[in-house]
Amino acid sequence: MGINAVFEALSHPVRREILQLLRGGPMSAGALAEHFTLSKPTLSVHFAKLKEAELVAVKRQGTSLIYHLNMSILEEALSGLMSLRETKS
Amino acid sequence: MGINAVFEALSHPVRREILQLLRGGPMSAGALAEHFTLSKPTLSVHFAKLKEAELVAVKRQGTSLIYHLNMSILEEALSGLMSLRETKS
DNA sequence: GCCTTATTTAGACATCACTCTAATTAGAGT
DNA sequence: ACTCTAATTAGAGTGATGTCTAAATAAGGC
Repeated sequence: MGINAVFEALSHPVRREILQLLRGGPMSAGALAEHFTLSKPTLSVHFAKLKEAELVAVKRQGTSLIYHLNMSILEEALSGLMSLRETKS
Repeated sequence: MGINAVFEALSHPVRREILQLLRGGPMSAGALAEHFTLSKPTLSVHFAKLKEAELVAVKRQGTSLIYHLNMSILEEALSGLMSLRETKS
């Protein structure tokens, strides 16, 4: 949990692309899956990791699950990275 | 190579802590290793991944290898993350 | 050249990550 | 209740990652 899961989630290119796609707005699991050649179960695992890291949140709409970005965690990762920058001496 | 290796390298807590330690300035492999309970060979593998991602660079000084941060790649990762932020609509 | 110090490379092993197909759950409509 | 669509969970295979101990490489000093 925490920042660890966030960096872990960001380490896979497919998951970063999922986030990229969600930048434009919320999307269903199926709509997201269409952008990849991977099987839906495989994508589902990637969704789960992004969700575990709280980089995305999900809401059910009828039979569809709609994923959307969780900005605050992205900002957190961002500031985590920024804190790695050298201390200007 | 590229941004992929960078996020991959950042995904392990030990490697992020190595970067954290290097914020204060260059350090030898041995000096870095003292901050961890892991064996030196294990740390050496972590150094190699950071080096492969070009997050750090290394310079020999006598028998010691001195590691230091490579700012430009960190900035690159930072901007990569920033690009994942939602498009302000 | 040999010894010491510093660090990496090699080899082995265990665990974890990614992917697939098949089966299951969940909701909506008839 | 049955069926259709949407998505996840289960199980299995393969390959990558992280860790160790032991051996090898590199530089410096005697």
